[in-house]
Amino acid sequence: MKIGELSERSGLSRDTIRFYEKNGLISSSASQSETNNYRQYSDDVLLQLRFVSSGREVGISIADLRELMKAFFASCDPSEAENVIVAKRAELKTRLEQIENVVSFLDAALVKVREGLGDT
Amino acid sequence: MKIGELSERSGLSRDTIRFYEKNGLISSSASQSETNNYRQYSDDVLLQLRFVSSGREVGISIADLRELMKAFFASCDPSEAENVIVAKRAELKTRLEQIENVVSFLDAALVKVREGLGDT
DNA sequence: CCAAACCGTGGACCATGGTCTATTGTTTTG
DNA sequence: CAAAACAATAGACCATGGTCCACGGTTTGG
Repeated sequence: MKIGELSERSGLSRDTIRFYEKNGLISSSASQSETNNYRQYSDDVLLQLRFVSSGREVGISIADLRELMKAFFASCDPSEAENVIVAKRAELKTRLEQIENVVSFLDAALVKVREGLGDT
Repeated sequence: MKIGELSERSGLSRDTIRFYEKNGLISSSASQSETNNYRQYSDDVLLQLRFVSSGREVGISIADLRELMKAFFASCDPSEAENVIVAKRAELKTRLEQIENVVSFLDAALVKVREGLGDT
């Protein structure tokens, strides 16, 4: 598919897709036509973009996502790939704990706010 | 305490502390001396900074943190404060789910990578 | 056929969240 | 008392992660 369709199906703008490609998060095959140089994307790229989106949403940097994508796909060294993935997984686990802490803090704050509210 | 001590105790740089203050995340009392205009911070600010740091680490924006700090402290309208906190809490809960999804994805990826590794 | 819609590239532009650098004034301490 | 350490302000600077724009080529639908 061409970038327009990929954009539509992934929910990312054409610009963002090109930006991700330039940064090595995805890649396109060479154009099918001889007369243009339109990017051509396989269906797999759609799945990859979904992962990238999720990753971005939870705050994984472009640089780290590039490492991860490389680990998933083009890695010639599986044990290196494993390391990358394990490391990022651990990082996310830590992040989970941190968020839980903040949530607890907010819960405590809520209790106080409600107390201050009087007889509710 | 003065900014140097606060910096030391909070682990944030002086610049960052001034930046946070300028952005309304914390505030200092007027200087005690007549001859200087050094910021003077109460111990409470240290706690506030700890929360701000945690918040930043989990990706809460400066703008949102400002709202939260306002809700915790200077809010004259407790029900408004409650709304702010409840909303952010919900957002973090969503974030938790998203991260869990990404972790699951990484787990699945690990399985595949290890399969590819052969007889381990 | 030709206009609209699409694609490519390069570079400017933007917000966010700091960080660094002068420059100047204040305090502390040996 | 003088130097070192600390503080203030303003503004430049930086990385990240896009977003937008201008310009020119290609494709497609009526």
